[in-house]
Amino acid sequence: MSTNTQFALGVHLLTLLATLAPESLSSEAMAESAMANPVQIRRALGRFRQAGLIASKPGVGGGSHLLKDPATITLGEVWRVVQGENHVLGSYPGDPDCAVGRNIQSWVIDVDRRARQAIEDELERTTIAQLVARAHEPRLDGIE
Amino acid sequence: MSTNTQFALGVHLLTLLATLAPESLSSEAMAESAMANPVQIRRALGRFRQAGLIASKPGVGGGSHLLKDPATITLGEVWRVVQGENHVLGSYPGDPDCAVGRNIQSWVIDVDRRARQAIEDELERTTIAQLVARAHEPRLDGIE
DNA sequence: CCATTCGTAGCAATCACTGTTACGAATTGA
DNA sequence: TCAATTCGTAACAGTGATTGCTACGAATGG
Repeated sequence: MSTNTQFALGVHLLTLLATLAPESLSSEAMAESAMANPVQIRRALGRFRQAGLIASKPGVGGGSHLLKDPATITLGEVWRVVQGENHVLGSYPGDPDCAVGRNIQSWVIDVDRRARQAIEDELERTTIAQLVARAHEPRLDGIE
Repeated sequence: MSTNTQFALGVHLLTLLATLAPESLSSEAMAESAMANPVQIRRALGRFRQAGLIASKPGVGGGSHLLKDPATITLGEVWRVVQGENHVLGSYPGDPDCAVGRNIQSWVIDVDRRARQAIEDELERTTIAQLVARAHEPRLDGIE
């Protein structure tokens, strides 16, 4: 199972909000910045709102704003929100009747849990604040 | 991007072959064991053949067999074969015009590389031979 | 009361993965 | 040489997840 564009989109949005904090930003403006449509933006924001990272306000001058210090928001947290309960290494369609299949499945689940932990540990090492700081020293060389 | 059932299926197949080594096994038999159809099995085997892990032989009494000692095949290697060039954390549809987007994309790619390395390091710690050994001491308790 | 913005539902479009059939190629054995 | 078996791969439909878009009700502020 996969994250598709959700992780990168989430990082983008939170970095935007962190840059403008404590100002609010409308989903319309974020959609333009992220080259996506406002509904997808709101869907993504919904997860982060539910996770307590942001708050939103309707009406004139409304929008979303961060609830936490960007220095305390790690990419691991973003990833957890986006990943949910999805398996990192994919699922297994094996049948419960076959003893071999059941064993393999059991071990794959175990390995999956360790892989998830390994990813989280790595992503915990970067914060949104770091990305904000580095966004102001653009890499001249493009990717890589 | 994701691995779906490919990783678990690959582990299943290699464990099967390791158990029967140095005998060969037909894709038909593997399909029955893995509860999948033979074509999907052959598609999966194709990747491992290309990676030099197995060899296949057509004709009567044909099938596939391992080329390496199961003790030297790590789950990290299986995962690399299955994962290919796919991103671990998903892709990013950002536009190359936006400076912010380009920066985020660059950093996400960087983080993705580190996450991939973290997964590989974790999966390197388990070998097919270990799974074979443990398959003979079935867990009585099902999953978890 | 009205304009703005959010939240969410609903629906079509796209994409990846899966399941199946089909056909040619290679190997074995009679 | 011929038949049977098995592989490798192409082609196509079916399924499920993600995405793009429109629409509508709800909340806020002027």
